Amino acid sequence: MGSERCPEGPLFHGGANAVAHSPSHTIPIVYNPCRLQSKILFRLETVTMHRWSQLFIPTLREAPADAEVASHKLLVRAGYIRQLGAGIYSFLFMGNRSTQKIMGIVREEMDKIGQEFYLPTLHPRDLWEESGRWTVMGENMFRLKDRKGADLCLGMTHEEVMTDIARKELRSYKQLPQIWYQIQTKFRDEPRPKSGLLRVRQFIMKDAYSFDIDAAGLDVSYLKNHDAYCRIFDRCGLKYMVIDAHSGAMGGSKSQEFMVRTPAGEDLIVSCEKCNYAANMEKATSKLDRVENLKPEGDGQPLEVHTPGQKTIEDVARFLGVSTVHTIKTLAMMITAVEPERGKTRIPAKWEPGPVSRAVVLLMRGDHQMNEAKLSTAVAGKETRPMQEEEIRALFHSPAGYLGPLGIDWAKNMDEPGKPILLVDKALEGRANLIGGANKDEYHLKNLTSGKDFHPTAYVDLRSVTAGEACPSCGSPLRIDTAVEIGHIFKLGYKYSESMGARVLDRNGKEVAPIMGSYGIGIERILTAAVEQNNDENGFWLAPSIAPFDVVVVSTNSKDEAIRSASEDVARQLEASGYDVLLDDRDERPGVKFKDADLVGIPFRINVGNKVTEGTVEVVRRSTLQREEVKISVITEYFRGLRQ
RNA sequence: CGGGACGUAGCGCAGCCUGGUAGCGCACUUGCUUGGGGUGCAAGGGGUCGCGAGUUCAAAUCUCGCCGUCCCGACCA
Repeated sequence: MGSERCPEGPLFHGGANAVAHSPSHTIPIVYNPCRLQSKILFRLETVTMHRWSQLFIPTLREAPADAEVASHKLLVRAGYIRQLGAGIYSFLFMGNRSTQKIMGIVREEMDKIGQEFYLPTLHPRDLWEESGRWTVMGENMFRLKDRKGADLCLGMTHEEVMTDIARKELRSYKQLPQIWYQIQTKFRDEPRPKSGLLRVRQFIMKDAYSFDIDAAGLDVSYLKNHDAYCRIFDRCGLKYMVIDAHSGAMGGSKSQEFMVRTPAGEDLIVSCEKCNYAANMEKATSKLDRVENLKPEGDGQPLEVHTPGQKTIEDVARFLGVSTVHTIKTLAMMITAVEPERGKTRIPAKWEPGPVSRAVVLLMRGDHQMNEAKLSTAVAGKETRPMQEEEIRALFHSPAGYLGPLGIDWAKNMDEPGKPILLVDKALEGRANLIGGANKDEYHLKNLTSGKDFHPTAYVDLRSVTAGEACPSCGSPLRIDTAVEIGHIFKLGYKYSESMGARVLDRNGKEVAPIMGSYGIGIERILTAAVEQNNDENGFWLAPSIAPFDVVVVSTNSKDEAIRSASEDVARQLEASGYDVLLDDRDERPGVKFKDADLVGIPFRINVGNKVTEGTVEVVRRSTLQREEVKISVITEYFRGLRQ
């Protein structure tokens, strides 16, 4: 994992097969041939070739003002998409061709490991009540009522529907394993749609679900999906990474994300410069440099020092003339009793003693940042919030800025009820003579040693790594990048089969719940990520496998008969050889055509110009702008050569 | 949901402060011109100025309300 796949894989994957999908090829023939009569011939003559002059490819010189990220600007400028509302986009001819090709690749690879279904997007409420997610999904779920007043929702994901099929149909271990998938629209009412196609409210997802008799079976299904994903993204020409992901509140099962590095990304990923290590920020760890402890002062017992006005840990360290690595940062949090499964319940703003809330105090090294996802894991997915000053005073008899671990009766373990929990970050394990709060206004303590002066409920990893720290597996520097998630594979375990009552008989005749996995790919995100990865100020370029066309043939002068007919000839030859060809036959100046050709994502361009008198055209590779003169007579052989 | 900004022709923008005939560039139509990196000239078409109230003789412009979109944050199975 972690290593980026080379995008220069085989060219022209799927390009040829996609010809058959082209709508304009087939419509005039399929529809009512007897009524079209001689017009069919005319249509066939003019439409079988994709002529720019007759297509709708509305390119723009300028991007819409509200587009921020490169892919958004360029996909709109290239005439792929138009916005309908916040996070809602229409795909026009070019955009649709590209996503259809992506779906073709996904389908081919998924068919090798599973079976395609097509599930409804309109779901009855009851189904989601069973899994508990009618409430959990909160406002992210689009909800509606039918004419009888019954509640329905638009599917955000399809675990429930798939599990419903499984529980009704699967009876025996002999029917397992199963991998079922579909390519279908998902609806999610995002709080803030943004960045063009990167965060939208309606999108196409390939989602797959596996059912196995046991964990070993799940391992196999999971790996099959993992490998299929690699093939899919390789074929789409993406440079991507597979990273370990935070498995969230659902349990400790394995989960990996397929990520594409881009400044437009919303996720932070940590990866090693040298080895394969890669993880997302919520999961990443690092090796820390060894720190020499301070010498104990006095008799080595905790020692009060007056630190007037020094509230932040940086202030205190500076005031005492030590590095922040010798200090303890104390964070007081409140666990609310609300399970994340219960969803968006408002967390009480005020201190409510009793079983509703529970205090958790975190100790971090002074220069470290707390990672909320790691905290969430540490407290078993329960929601937390910072404690209020009054709460700290009421519970610990300490002013907020001077809280420290001494003199408080901490819980011995996570399950001990009532008492506050003390979680100490692993970076402080074994450290001695640290400086921390004294629970007293304007005083700190020296000589604090964890395990001696105070006893943590647990040592846990709570720290966010920072760039440049040492890789946990090889010690080389780590880097941090933003990235877009294009796929996610997940060992679900028994969550849905248990809650929804899917059961099969195992080979001993015993009733058991099948173990599940779920696997998602964002179709439009593949296109978006590809554009993010391959663009310049003039436009973008896609791999031939996912580009709307393999090649655009530019007739540089449509008034010149030799050039015009030569461009027709070149286009026809290539099309006959199975390439998707766009012939730019518009009566435009060459400059206009070149600009458009560079903009719209087609990987190759053929300029048909004055050299046709010598039987030669110019082939331009969009990614590098490399040019090569090629004899018309060998043009198909030339392109065939590029497949290698 | 908190903070900020914007809404005038398909796209990009000016006009608003200081109320009085709705403008510019690109795109579009027609004609000529040009023909290897968004050619030049000329003549045209296109706008309920986001919606609704209010103030005024008069509102794109001032006031209030609503709607929409974008950005930052919260959130993100």
